[in-house]
Order: sequence, then C-alpha cells, then structure tokens
Amino acid sequence: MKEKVPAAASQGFEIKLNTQLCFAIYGAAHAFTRTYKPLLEPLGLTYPQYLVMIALWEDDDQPVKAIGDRLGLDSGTLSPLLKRLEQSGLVLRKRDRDDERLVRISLTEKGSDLRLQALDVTEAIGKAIGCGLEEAAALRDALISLRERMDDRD
Amino acid sequence: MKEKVPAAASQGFEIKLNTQLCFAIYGAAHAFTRTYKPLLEPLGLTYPQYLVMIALWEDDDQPVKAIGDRLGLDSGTLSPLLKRLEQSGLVLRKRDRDDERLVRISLTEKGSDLRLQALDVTEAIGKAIGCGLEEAAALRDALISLRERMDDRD
DNA sequence: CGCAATTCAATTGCGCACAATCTAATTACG
DNA sequence: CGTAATTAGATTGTGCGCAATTGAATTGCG
Repeated sequence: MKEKVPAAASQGFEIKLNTQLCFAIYGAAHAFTRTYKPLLEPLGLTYPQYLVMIALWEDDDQPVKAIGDRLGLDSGTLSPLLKRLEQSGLVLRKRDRDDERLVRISLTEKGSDLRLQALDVTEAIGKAIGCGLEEAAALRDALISLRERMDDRD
Repeated sequence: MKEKVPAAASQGFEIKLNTQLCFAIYGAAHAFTRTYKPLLEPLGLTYPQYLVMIALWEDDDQPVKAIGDRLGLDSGTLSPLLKRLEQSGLVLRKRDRDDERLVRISLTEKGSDLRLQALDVTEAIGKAIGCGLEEAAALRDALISLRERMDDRD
C-alpha cells in the first residue's frame, strides 16, 4: 500500500479513497453518539448537551458565543439546547451587566455535581472504544488536523 | 508522548484523552458536512443524500434496508430522505413483486447522470482536505476499526 | 393448514444542525 | 454627538437521526 502509484491510475484511486473516508467519518461519528446515548441517559443528557457541559466544567460562566466557538455550533443550535439545560436545572442564563448583548452560561450546583457521574461515563467509553492511548492520541491529532485544514479552506 | 505512564497517573490522562477524542470526531464530522455543503448545493443534494446516491451508484436497485445497513441509518431517517430524492427525480421507489415488504430504490436516468458531476465534487474535496493518500487511508482504517469496536459492544 | 413471531417500511415525536432573518446592544467613524 | 456598521443572541424553516409505534407481508412452527 505504500508503493508509488502512476499519476493516471491514482486519480480513480484517490476518489475511491475519499469516498471511503466520507463514509468512515460519518459512520464513526454516529457510532460515537449511539455508544454514548445509553450511558448518558441516566444523567438526563444528550450527547451534544454532554459536550456543552464538558465545556462548562472546564470553564464556567462562558458566553454562548464562546461555547459555540469551542464546539462549532451557532446560536440556532445552542439557544434551544441551553434552554433545555436550564429547564433541567443544570445551568443558568444571565445577561452580562457590562455588555448586555452577551448571555453568560453558568453551572448550577446540580450542574457542577453532575461532573462526577460524567467521569464514570467517560471511563466506560474508554473501555467501549477499547483502543490504546497512543492509538487514540494519534486519531485525535489526525482528526484535529483534518478539521483545521477544512476550516481554513472555507 | 510515547513514554510509559504510571497506572495511577494514566487514569486522569485517559479520561482527558477520551474527552478530546469526543470533541475531535464530533468536530471533524461536522466540518466534513460543512465543507461538502456548498459543493453539493449545485447538484441539489444534501450530504446524507449524497451518501445515499453513492450507495446507489455503486449498487443500483437496492431495498431501503440495504441502504440503511450500509450507512447505519434506519427507516425513520431514510423514508423521508428517499421521498425527497424521488421528488427531485433522482430515484424511483417500487415495491418488490416477490416480497411486497421491500421497497426497492433505483436510479432514474437523471440520477445516474448526476454521478459525473459528483465525481468533480469528490475531487474538489480531495483538494480541500489536502491530505496524502497514506494519511487518508490510515485515518479511514482507524475510523472503521473504531466504529467496529463500538458497534460490537452495543 | 393456521397462528405466532419476524421482517420491512412508514409514521410520529423530540432533539440537534444550520441558513436566513430579526432585534437589541455596542462600537466605529465622520 | 449621531448615524452606520458590527456583534450577540433568538427565531423560523428545512433536513437529518433515532426511538417507539404501527401496519402489512412473510416466515416458522406445531
């Protein structure tokens, strides 16, 4: 698989590979969501909500915009999602006093406390995907670099 | 990054890595969709519709179930999607005569013809993600293997 | 044969994703 | 200062993604 391929032949091959990569990333992302779903259900979180909570556990009291940048989501997705988290009693939404355009999202005590249970979930996932640390790290780096290249061309 | 880590210390590290992998795959999948979107717009296809069309270009006249297995989608997603493709004049939906539970999806001439334009899109993506063949192949294999491990545990 | 279990697709309901549009607040500039 | 441009967030509309339910067709088993 590592030999040089004549340019003419490589074209069709490249297209095929690209297509396979499409399918692979699409399938893997959904498999991830499906694997998380039953584990997150006891916490009352969906997978995107879980990602938002992680962002808040790492850094509390962020504006909606900051969360959106971190996850690549816009207000159209986050506004209703955050309202659901608020209704679940996990976060608070408060206008910033200095800049009233901002809505700052902060954790409630209940939201903070949920972190411990979430750690168990993360650990369970680690076993479910069952890959070595190096393999996981390499995959993470490859995906991040892929994304950066795509975002740059945008 | 490749040194052995004491077991006690590795636990927190592993959780962190896992979380990062979550974010990475989530972000990369959406970046893929976003990159494809403007390229597919001239063809009148969304990204999931494009994946369905690829499945049909590779193998025409498939039952809904077969397409679902290929893409990991159920009838709740595919039924309306296929109706939209039918309304666009790209596919036909016909009950199988021998087994009337099956709905067979086949390409119209318009649907078949679209393949040529789609090849251009795939080529354009290849440039957008701009990774070498080996890198793409390795990523594809890592994702497929990751997905298989997750699906197996389900 | 006859009835139960299975299989396939469609439908319903909920929750993302994202483009487009809107409103309000802030900043920039003449 | 005052108006234009920018920024943040909410809203609307379309299209997935999936669980749960439904209904029709087929298969399996006594």
